Amino acid sequence: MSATAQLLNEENECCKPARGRPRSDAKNIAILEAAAALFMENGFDGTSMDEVARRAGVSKQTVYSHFSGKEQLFSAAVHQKVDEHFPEDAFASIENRSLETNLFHVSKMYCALMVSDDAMNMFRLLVSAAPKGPTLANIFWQAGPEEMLGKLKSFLQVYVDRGELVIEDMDRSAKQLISLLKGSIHFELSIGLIDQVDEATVDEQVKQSVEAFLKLHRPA
Amino acid sequence: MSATAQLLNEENECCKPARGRPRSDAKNIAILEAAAALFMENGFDGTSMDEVARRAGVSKQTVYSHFSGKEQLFSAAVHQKVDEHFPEDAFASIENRSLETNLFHVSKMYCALMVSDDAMNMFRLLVSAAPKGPTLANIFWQAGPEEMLGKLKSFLQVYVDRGELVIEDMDRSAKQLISLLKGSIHFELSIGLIDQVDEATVDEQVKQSVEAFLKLHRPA
DNA sequence: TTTTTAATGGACTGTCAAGTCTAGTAAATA
DNA sequence: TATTTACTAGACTTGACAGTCCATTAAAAA
Repeated sequence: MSATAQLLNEENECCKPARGRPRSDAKNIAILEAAAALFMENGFDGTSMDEVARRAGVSKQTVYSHFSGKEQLFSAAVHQKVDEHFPEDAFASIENRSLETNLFHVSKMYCALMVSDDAMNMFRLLVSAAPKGPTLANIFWQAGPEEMLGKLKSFLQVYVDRGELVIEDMDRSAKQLISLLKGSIHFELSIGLIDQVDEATVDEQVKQSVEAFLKLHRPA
Repeated sequence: MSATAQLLNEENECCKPARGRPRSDAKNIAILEAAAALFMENGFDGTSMDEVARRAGVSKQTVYSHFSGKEQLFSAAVHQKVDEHFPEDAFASIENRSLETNLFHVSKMYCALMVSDDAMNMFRLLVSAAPKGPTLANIFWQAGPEEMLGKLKSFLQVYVDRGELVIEDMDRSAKQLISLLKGSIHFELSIGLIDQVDEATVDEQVKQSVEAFLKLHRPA
């Protein structure tokens, strides 16, 4: 279920003819997209409701008619971004190649996603929203990292079943792989020590991580 | 050289009798400490100059007399915190025990430092300051993580020299160990998914990381 | 057509905070 | 003592922004 639709009409039980003019879905979406973009770019405090209204091409009052306040709008915008980025089943198109090749491929996708502009902006956004409570973090965690972790585990399990990998504690090992993939790149991007990362660096990081992971889990 | 002293008197060449009443060092320090505490707790936007003045027990004008504005105060406060936290030579008191024991010990200190309240607050602070440019990140990086990385490398080198560890690329391996130690804990703390972590969890994380590291680098 | 609700746009309130100004007081040097 | 600078207390200016109000217009249902 789309988080957007969920927030739009809270008492949407079944039948809803309503009396007057209905709320415009297009405007709702426009507001949400404007808000998401601005929040991602400027953070919570750095984004004003007037700005959101202007960018959405909508009056301020309409924003407040669709969303009860800045915090709810923020929450809906995070939903929006998460929904937008994690439906893609990244593990679908695995070719029938060797363990090494596929693991590298999957790891690289993983790493590229983690250090992408969108993911980093989302991360910074969540960090700045952390004082407001764990709700948003939970939404994000479940729709993002946890989902991806599950897929990664399934992927690895295939090779365990084939006897090509030995993994005692799947959860631990999958998390370790992710930690290795993040390396110092994610940290450096987070604090703005570097503001982008070239593909060669990512490739090197991925290669070293996969190398280590295989050394840890290849059957003797 | 203390970063505080460095910022205090910019044209401090040699002789400086000065004419009237000298600026109070005590007040300077009080302002800096108040600012550091408030910034760490509430972030840049969440901290007002009036609040800093009140907490420092000083008038607002005095704050502006010691520091030219909010941003410079912020910068000085980060210096202050970094100086405060990283002079301790954490590797000094290594007893003459086994590799496993010492590695666990050092790793645990490392991990505990990284997930400490102060470090997490500093990290969040730097993330929120990232849009203001890489200057602060650089200051922090050099005084913090890079310093610690160097010490960790020296520690590991001892065991390489003894033949108890095999490490081809010291930089890579040290960074990998740190990544493993961070695990998912640091990430979860960052976004406020969890707001504290008990020692047992840290211990488990450290144990697993050390285990993996040793498996990767023990001589065959 | 009448009713009802959505939407506009702009004015408005209240709040908060950065930074300045001023008049007076305290502490140092000459 | 006279001068110079630090410091205080608080008023003040300026600007930004969340949220509200209102008169008017648009679009849908009855």
